Amino acid sequence: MSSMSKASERAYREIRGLILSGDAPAGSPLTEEALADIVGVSRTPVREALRRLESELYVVRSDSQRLFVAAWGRDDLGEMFTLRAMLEAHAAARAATRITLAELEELRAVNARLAASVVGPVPDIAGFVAENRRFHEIVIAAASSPRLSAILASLVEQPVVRRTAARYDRSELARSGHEHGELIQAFAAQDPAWATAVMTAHIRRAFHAFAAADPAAVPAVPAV
Amino acid sequence: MSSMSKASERAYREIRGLILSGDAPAGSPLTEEALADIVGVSRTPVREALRRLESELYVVRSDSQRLFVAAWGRDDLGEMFTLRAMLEAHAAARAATRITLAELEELRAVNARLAASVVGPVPDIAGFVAENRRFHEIVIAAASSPRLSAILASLVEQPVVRRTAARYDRSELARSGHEHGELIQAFAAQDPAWATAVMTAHIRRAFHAFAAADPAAVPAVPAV
DNA sequence: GGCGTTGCTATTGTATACAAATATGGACGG
DNA sequence: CCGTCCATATTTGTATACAATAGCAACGCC
Repeated sequence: MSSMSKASERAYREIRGLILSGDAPAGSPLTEEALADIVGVSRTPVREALRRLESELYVVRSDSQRLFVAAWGRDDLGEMFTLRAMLEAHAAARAATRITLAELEELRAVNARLAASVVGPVPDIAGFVAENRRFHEIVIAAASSPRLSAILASLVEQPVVRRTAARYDRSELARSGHEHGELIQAFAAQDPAWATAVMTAHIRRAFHAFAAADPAAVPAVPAV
Repeated sequence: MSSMSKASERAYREIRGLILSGDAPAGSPLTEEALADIVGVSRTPVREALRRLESELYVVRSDSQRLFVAAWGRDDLGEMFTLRAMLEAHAAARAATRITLAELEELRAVNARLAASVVGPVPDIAGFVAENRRFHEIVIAAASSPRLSAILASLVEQPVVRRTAARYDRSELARSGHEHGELIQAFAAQDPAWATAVMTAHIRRAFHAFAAADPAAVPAVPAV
């Protein structure tokens, strides 16, 4: 997805990192020059990064043009998962009739590795997250809808996925693998309705696992 | 939505205009400098405009970094309407339980003007389109989901709406008004399921009216 | 003392210069 | 005749300088 060049990409990642790590708390102002100093590039790539972060709602723009770290509340998180469930389910439906044998094989391979990452004495969360991400990427690609891909790219918050996975116990992680397996079956059967249902359940379960483990979520913050 | 400043905004509108009018045909290359000359601003705002147009899929980026006018085919159009139907239906569902009395009143007023614009001897298409746009904007705003708003903003192609409306005969235009009326009833009853169904039908009918009247749509173009 | 006004400062917006990367075209060798 | 490689030109990426605009505080006026 990322088409940005070195400095812009670096600025994007670093600024996003500041926000997600909490170093730049919700509601705090962001100035281009300060960020440029931190990242070590000029304002130009910082501006591009900020526009992207704005379009992904990591930052919001005040009445006139000043940027602040966005405050995501519980509701926002729920809405994000709802949209993801809707759109990824749609992606799964499209994929069901469009996926190639090669992609199907890769899904199986990815899911095998994913399953393997949770059988050891201590689950390999990083491995799980990476394979999980890959799995969903393949499904979205198989849907062959550039528009859908673009929307989902800005919706699938990897950090959220990571936090979610970290809160799964081993049986929940394994269950993700089983759900992926059923999705693969739905694809093999080329059954869009089945794929839709499995994907919807998969994501909504992830949401509730997250919400249950993280009851406080992110509190609201004075409006900007 | 538009937060861009004068020159950037102008560049965005003008370049989009070039694309939608066909002056910049699908597949043709876009260079920043040439566009800067045309618009009469420097490359900097042009770059910002292009990034936005890229995120909205008006332009695509080649293997390395050169931009081309995107080619939307029939499938893309169908997918766009499908996504819109899904997401606006979701917006309607949320709006059903969140809309304020004031917003409801405004919807009624807007829809009254919309209905009025098609009763004369010759339908006022421009007026219809404007009120229709406003109607949908209010619904989306009432949904209170910044994320959904952002996604739909880049999905609701006003030009497509305009072309669609231009192909409606009077009875179809009137029918849009009636569907809006039923949506208002669903809101008044605070019934999300009803609102979902009405909105879905409304948009899918628009799609088929468009597809039926425009059988050729846009042909594919050599991949970039 | 409240409140608008003025001037200063901080921040964003735009233009331009330069650097890096990529395509293009022609000479050369096979 | 075809492909390869190099030189050149075109295009994008980044930095910096400058302009415009918005916030802020001190000051004076009523």
